[in-house]
Amino acid sequence: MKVLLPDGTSREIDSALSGFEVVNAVEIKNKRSILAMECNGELVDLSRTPFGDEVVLVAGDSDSGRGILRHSTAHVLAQAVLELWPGSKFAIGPFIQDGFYYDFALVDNGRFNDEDMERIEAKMRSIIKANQRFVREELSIQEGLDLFGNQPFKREIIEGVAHLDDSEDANEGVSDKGVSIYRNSETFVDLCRGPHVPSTSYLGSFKLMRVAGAYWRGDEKRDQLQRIYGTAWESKDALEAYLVRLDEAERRDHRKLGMELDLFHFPPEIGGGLPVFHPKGALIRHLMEDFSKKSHLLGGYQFAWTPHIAKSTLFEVSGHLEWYKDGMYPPMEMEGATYYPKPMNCPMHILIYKAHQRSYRELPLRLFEFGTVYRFERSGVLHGLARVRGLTQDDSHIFCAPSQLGGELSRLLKFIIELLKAFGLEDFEAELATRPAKSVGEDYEWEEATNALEYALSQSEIPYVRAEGEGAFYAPKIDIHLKDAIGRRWQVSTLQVDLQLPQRFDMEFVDSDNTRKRPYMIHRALFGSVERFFAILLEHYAGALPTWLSPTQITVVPVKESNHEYAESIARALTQIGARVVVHGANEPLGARIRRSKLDKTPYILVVGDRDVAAQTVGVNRRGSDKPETDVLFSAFLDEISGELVPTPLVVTE
RNA sequence: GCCGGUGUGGCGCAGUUGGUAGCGCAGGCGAUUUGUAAUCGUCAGGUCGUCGGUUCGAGUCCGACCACCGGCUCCA
Repeated sequence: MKVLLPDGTSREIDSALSGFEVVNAVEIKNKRSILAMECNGELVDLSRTPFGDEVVLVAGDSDSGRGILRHSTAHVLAQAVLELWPGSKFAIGPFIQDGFYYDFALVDNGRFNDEDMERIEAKMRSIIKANQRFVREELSIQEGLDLFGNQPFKREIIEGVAHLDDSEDANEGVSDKGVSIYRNSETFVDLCRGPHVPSTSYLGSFKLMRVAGAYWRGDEKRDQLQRIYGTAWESKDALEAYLVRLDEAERRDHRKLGMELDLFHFPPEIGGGLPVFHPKGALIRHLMEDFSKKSHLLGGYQFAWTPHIAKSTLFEVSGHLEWYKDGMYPPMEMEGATYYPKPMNCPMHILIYKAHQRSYRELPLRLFEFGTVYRFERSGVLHGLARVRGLTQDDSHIFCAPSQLGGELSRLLKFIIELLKAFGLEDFEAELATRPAKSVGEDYEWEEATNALEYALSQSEIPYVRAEGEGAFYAPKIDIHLKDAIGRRWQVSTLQVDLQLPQRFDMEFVDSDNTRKRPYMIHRALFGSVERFFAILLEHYAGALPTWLSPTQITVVPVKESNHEYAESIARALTQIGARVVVHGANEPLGARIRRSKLDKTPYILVVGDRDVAAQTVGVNRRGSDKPETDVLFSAFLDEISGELVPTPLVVTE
């Protein structure tokens, strides 16, 4: 039998009655690092007899190893809670990215609070110290139902056996053959597919993170359970590294940076989810929008401009009132008509299309607008600039002849990626979201639109996955996700092929054969929303935006008063080549002035003193470097930075 | 919207068992004129998220609401 070790090497052994025997039969430095094994692609407990041709030993520092120890830690969490809160019901406790959770219902609708976390953690540690074995048993469905007689959630999972397509149930240890359970002690048993670590002493590098409400089965009409989140790792060091990673993410939090860098805030006087941009933040927005506008002109778009409110009839025709009334701001009555703040720009762009008769010669017609829309987001979902109630979309609607759809989509995908790259982002992934259960239109229309999107994706270099049923009610869509500097995924761009609105608005164009035809319509936003994209950029760059997006690009710092004149002349020369420059006069010690600029994340700080005045040089402090470069010829510095003050114009290929 | 948490001068925080608020940074003023991440002094600034209640007395206790944070659900 072949045994594959975590270090990638393999050994041959005769036979083994259990995974433990396999581990003992091969040389491994730390035998307790092996948590489980993989036989025929299936993860199983070490206590079981290995099967198949090859046994892969799974260590705690692998992805599947961490999954196992997180899952086992979740079991210990459940055991602790059931001991501390007798009579409570437990639901599911899977491992997730970086950790695990477990859902509970306490007696009399009880709640956990933060102090409870400490008690639970202490109890968990005593369970771990007790070195309880995870003992697997297999039962029939009926035996399972009997065993969990007073655990309604477990019973529901077991009864869910009827529809086995539910993967959640499979995870929890139910199959059509029966159920598997794990006993850690006389008193605690959980329904579970496994595998688990051999015993609780294999665990320990964990931390309970927070408590939250979570709906049973993710359904807000059902019970809300008490969910406890935790994280668990193979070692104290790995746990520590994870906590450091969380700190790093917190350091990059755009809400924090927005305050520190004086970019924006959310005045309670205005209302939740409604940001104001301060001068520096507004300048960054302007730079983003300006670059986007110029790129769109190069890309063959035409600008549009539309109002913020419209009569209810417009949104009746578009279907928004029927589909999204709850998500729209409430109406205003005026002169006998009912007006709504617009939740989307598309109906208004359609009206521009319909302003006169359109010829095939005008297509594709690409209308672009930074359109501010208002959406009534539920209070609990607001999240800094990433989720607001008033947002500005870099919105465009492309109207084309059916025959142009494919070409237009390919062109668009290229345009999106080029634009996002210009902001220093890379590493993209796409999701193709198909028809949801609740939607409008004919199957063949959806099929045609979805196929067009998929074809464009297949022609592009962007990797993609299908997200079945995740489309909008009127259209399938492609969502572009990107990975930021610390590996987090963000959804940004979206593009949708809509065959419904052109019908609803009875749009048409006159084709070359003098017949009237219905145009196709593509909705697309590349930033998604300016606010959200702003947040993503801030977090990606940890506030240190590229020079072209930095509010202040260069600070000139004269060493003393007598160098002031030279500093001003330097600043004038820089301003002339388009730089945003600030001179920080000698009213404070040099170190203090440099520190201020560094905290502001200014890309360049130029220190000028007597030596520089004499030799026409500057001392250059680059952001990110702690060593200044002294006696740099100013003319050389000018040459160097002239290229990065403004973004490189987009190259648009047809 | 639901669950848990938080809410003290612009920002970050301290305020013991209820006895009418402190610190640092930022800001104003004055001095200092500085060669690479915090010069010194001084002044000003808060009805302690809002409203109501308990109390002789509330930042401290109770209730409602608002905002924010972490989740759940949602995200055209």
